[in-house]
Amino acid sequence: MLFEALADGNRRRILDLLLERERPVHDLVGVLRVSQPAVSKHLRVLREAGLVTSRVDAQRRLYRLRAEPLHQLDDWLAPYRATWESRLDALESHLEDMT
Amino acid sequence: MLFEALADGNRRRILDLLLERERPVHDLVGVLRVSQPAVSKHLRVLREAGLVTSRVDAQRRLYRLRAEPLHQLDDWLAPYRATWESRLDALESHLEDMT
DNA sequence: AGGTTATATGTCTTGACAGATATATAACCG
DNA sequence: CGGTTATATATCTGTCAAGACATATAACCT
Repeated sequence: MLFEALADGNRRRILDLLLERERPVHDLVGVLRVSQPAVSKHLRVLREAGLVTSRVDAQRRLYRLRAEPLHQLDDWLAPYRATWESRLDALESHLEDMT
Repeated sequence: MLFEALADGNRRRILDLLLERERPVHDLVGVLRVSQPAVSKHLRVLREAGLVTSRVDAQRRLYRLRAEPLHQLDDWLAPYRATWESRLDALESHLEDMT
């Protein structure tokens, strides 16, 4: 479920926003160009993937990043990282990919 | 396109297989439980994401991993990694996530 | 209580995607 | 050349996901 959760750009955007600080849903709606229900739906996916938690603050729900599941991603990536770290032209390829 | 390419389990499986060594399509078809056209389609997605390259060997096409685009993933992950590395309970959470 | 704000859920539509089958392309072998 | 093998592409189908709109829930405020 992790990779699917990260496949959507709006969801990655949400995570990036939560990286900075905890935020209420309304905040995210303001930034993303989609409806409030759409944001709630994305948050549900992220919650089910364990990537966010929420706490109640009066009428609001404050969402907070939970980065732990990303360990899996890091673990999956590890053997690939090993391949590029072993190559002499790694930096060159990296720069090339960033263009 | 990178995250979308990685969203599918069969495609990640292909990458894992190519991590070991270069392989012809027929090989991948044997391992994955899907039809040859399905594998070709996945390879196309991976190729368009820059994650594989192919070379011709007689009638066969040998596919090889190209890990460079995964740098982007690594870059995206970096700030999140920073958050868990800054936490005392990082190892504990990591182990918990692996269960 | 009634109105407003904040968020979640239900329903529907649309579009994308994964898979299958059928077909096309191309290189090998006899 | 004709047949076989290897791979790609085309077409169709079913499923799923993302979005919108409407509605439900719940806490606040007066």
